[in-house]
Amino acid sequence: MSKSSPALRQGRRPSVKDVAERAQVSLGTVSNVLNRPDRVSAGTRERVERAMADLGFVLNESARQLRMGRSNTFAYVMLDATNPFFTDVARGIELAAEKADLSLFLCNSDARDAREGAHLAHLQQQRVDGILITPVDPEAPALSRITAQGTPLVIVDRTNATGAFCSVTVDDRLGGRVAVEHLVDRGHTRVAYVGGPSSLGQVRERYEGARAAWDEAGLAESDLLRVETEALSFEEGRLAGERLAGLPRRSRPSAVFCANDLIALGLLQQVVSTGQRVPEDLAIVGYDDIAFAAGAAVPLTSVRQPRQALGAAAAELLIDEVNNPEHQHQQVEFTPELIARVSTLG
Amino acid sequence: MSKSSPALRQGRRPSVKDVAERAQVSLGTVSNVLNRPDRVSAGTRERVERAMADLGFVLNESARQLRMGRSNTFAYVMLDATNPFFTDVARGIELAAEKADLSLFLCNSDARDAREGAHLAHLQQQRVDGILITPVDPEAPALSRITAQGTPLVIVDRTNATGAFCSVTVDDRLGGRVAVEHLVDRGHTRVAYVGGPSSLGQVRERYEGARAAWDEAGLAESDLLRVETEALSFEEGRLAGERLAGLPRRSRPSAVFCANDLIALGLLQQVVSTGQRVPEDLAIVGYDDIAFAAGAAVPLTSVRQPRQALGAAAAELLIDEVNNPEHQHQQVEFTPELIARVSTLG
DNA sequence: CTAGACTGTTGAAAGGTTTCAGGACGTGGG
DNA sequence: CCCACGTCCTGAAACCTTTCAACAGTCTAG
Repeated sequence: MSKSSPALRQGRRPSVKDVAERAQVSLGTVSNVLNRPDRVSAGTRERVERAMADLGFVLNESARQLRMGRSNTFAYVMLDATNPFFTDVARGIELAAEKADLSLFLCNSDARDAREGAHLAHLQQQRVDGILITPVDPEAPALSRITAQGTPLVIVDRTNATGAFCSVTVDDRLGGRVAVEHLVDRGHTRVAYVGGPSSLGQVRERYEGARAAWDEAGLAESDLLRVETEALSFEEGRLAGERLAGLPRRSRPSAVFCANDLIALGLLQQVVSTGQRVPEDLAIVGYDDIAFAAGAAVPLTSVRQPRQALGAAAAELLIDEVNNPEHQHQQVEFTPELIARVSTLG
Repeated sequence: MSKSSPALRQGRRPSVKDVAERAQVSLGTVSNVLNRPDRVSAGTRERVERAMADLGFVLNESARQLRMGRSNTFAYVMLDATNPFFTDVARGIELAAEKADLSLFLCNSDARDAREGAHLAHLQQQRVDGILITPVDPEAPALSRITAQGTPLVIVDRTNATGAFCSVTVDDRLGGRVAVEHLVDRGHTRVAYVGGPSSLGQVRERYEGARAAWDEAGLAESDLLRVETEALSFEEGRLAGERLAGLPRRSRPSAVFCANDLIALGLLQQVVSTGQRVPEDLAIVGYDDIAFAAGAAVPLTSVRQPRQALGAAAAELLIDEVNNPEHQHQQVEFTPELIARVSTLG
């Protein structure tokens, strides 16, 4: 400690320079210890490492990024962090990112355009290497602007008609189809589709699949009702339940197919709490098969989506896009699967 | 376009320098447009803004941070992103951060030490202004190392005995107490506490509260059972249900108090699926009052924690710690509230 | 008409890292 | 004994932004 280090002012955090000074080596050597330790002799390396420890040195990632031009970080902008579907997708992304030694930041757009935009701008400024996003609107020009400015972006659980991005989806039309085929098989001839807003592609496509199956079964067009909700939430499901209960008895459906599990669970709760029996009075099919579906008031029949696989596949597409100069955009589509439980089987 | 800009090499992203060149002003002026637009004349400002738009300029946050020494970013390291309790807390943090014009990054430690450590190291290197964390172990020396190296840190939903950090918690002892008082009021004289691992402070404290209420009610010590689980998960709840079912009939409790809702829901499902009635055969109290508690097989009595308020309070403590030089560490404690539903009322 | 104030702009320095051309030194072969 | 080579290490340049002292020009008051 006889050699004082005047450069080490009070408030500042130690930098490589301070480490170099203390270890009596040059800046470059410290950097080598950090990045190519094999090129440094054992003794020197040890001295430098001790200096780092003594000083409590923490590498400044901003400076590194500035110099390197890349951050080894991905980000996933979730549509709704409180929806288990998306947290499972995030988990799949996270595991894939971890395997590739990438950090992952999670952001939540809360289904708000403004919030999504703010996150995207910030991530771009942070120079993340790539962005995964479940966008509020997959056709929004803001997305192509991101890639145009050099940040690769893959769309998760949605797709963009232009094919300008990689995307991973689950075949929603097929999901709607299997749900309704199941209900038709069980003998239902009057069914409601509950979901919204129909500005969401999935809400529309699940309906289209449902409609196709319905028509193919030769059932009356008007016997497949449509109940529009304002969001895909538990609360909206409850409200939808009340609306169904308000229908004249004979026009009431014997089964509902919900655009997601949250709606189904909300509706289920409303239905059960008013003393109706599921599935005797009303059969219910959900969508997503979140963990709570199996544990619900009545275990819920649901269309399962491979959530983690979806996330992992998205991450891998992004990794390819970042690293492989010959990358071609791909639209990967997974297949959903009906999990039949008590809510339709009785 | 007659004036070509040779500095604008192909692969590079435009920098302020390129913008300056194109707008025929100096670097400093571009920066002023960005940060103090009022000091720039309207004409110049417009020219610069047009140049930015033309070039697709995106500010390099790394460089800014390097220069400024701060990032205007907080991060929340969640213990388990798939647990709705934490996503609600995150939401509270997020709203508070948004109000203070701070960005928020979410990380998920997945209750793994190694993952938590990796996230913390990375965040420190990113020079986030502050970290919120629900740690795997609130006494881990890694946490004090973070603050020692200059990044303020507040502990969420846990507390550290040394008082070296700000923390926000909910009074778990009280929560355990009200849960058991409720069961005692309903006439139960043999109750099981289900939760674990007891290395978790909350699992212990909820038990202590339960125990205190039990003893004060003058009930036999041995009639408050303890069923230890390996985690606070749905699956563990189901397993606990099987263990209870395996007990000889007369030593079986008439009610259980679960350390969280996931356990309670898992247990509930197991119980219901084996044909027992809730609450007639077994009453159940959960903890957290997550959204699904109300919608469960039998609407679940649960101890509600003010989740968003918890997050918001944590964020505010951190904001104070970052901005206020006279900041004093505080341990804020919220009060839980029993929400009685069918699972105990019948 | 001038001193002073104000407005708008400039240019260089600083911030912490990585990279890279090259320097110092030691070793082995001719 | 010299050259070539290998091993370690050095020092400066570059990455992009913000800040700030200084400057030029314009306006105002005396």
